[in-house]
Amino acid sequence: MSSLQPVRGTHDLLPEAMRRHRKVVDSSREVAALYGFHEMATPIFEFTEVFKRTLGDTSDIVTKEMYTFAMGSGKGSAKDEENATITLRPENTAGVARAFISGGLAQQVPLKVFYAGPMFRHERPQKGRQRQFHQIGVELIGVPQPLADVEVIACGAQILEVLGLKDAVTLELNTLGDPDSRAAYREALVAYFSAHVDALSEDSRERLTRNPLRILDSKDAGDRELVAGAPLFADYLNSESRDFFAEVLQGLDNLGIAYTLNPRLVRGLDYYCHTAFEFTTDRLGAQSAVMAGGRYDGLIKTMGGPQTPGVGWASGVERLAMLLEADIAAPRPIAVVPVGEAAQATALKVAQGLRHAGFVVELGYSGNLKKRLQRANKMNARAALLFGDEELAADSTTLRDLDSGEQELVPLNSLAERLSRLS
RNA sequence: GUGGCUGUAGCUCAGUUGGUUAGAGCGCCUGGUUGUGGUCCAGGAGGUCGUGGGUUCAAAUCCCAUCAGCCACCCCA
Repeated sequence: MSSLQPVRGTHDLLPEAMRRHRKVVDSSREVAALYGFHEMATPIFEFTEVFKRTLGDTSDIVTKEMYTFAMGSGKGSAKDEENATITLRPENTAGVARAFISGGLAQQVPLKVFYAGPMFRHERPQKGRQRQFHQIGVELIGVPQPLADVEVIACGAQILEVLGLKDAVTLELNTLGDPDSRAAYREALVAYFSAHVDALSEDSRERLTRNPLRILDSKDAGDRELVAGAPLFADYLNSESRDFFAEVLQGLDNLGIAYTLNPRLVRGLDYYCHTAFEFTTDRLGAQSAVMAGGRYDGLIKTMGGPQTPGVGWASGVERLAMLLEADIAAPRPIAVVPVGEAAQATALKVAQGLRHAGFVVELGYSGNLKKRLQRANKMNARAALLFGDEELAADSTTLRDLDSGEQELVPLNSLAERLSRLS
């Protein structure tokens, strides 16, 4: 291994990739703001307990994907804190919930937040799956009504639409019911699959004890045959759960948001209930989910806070960025080009003045006129401003339109106005 | 974590049954213009053949290990 390679599963965001990344994040932030979500940030690491308690001890994330470190300085401090372990956040809902409790935000419900930032999971990398990746997400905390689910989903749908991905994704929906319904269904499933345990795949036998709902989502052919005859969740939903889901669907219908019901859509994380949804795509191989979330009414109480309902989603920035059609163009600068020593000072001052006027200006650092124009061309400059003896004497600059090749002498006092007329 | 495929120049890739100084296109640099970019022409630089071992007179080529990427599973954004 070369120490000059990035750590496995991490990657640099070079300027071109960063522009795509920024487009995803900036567009999402703007749309989320339209729905009244306020951006906040939590630390990228938390006490390990924060994730263990909320994600469930049996989830894959907790059992094998967390980056956990000893927090102590190694100097044998006796303080409890020094003996604790900390974990790089594998997702951000737990962090927001923790902040909600420790920051006394319970006074401010409904709380609507947007976040964006890096997450860390120790998984085997693939395309669209890194060990450090980035998520955007929203959380709407404190609203028990299904209207909250509708707005959260609508916000996500609008973000995807703004990014031009409406046709690339499908909204899949399911309900996990309230805790009573879920428990009853789980019991029925375990009973059913236990009776057919010999026919189950090895993975699914494991799921039977850890997370039986997951069997419904199995890709194993034999499992699928069994699943076809398995009890249906719909038969175990109590009326409250059924009504709740119906209202969510009604809200989406009302907004004209298309969805597909997927009774096999389940959640890996324990804290979800009622609405579960995923925006999926068929363009990213096995990494089909680009935005996923649901309702988590039990999460905050589980963490030790007051009973507070919540609903939200998270979305993978790299996955969305990969789906963007075209490259994002960098802004086209104006190139300021001094010809000869005498023009240096003037060129620098004009460049600075234009920047204060809001123009993107590049000042070549060295080279003759030809060299500098070559560089201006390479950076896709819209125009070049030439400063030589003639121009200095006339208190003007030669404006060269680099698209048309046409030149004109422009007095400095009307330069900004002239440049603003360039297309 | 499991199984499979791949790794040659900055990028995309050739490289014959193991056989001299490992090639192409694009990109990069210089010149064709001491105040004019792109196109064109001429020339040039750039490679520990992922890394480390092994087999052989000889390894980019065969073998082993390792690292990384990709694909599928697991799981997930």
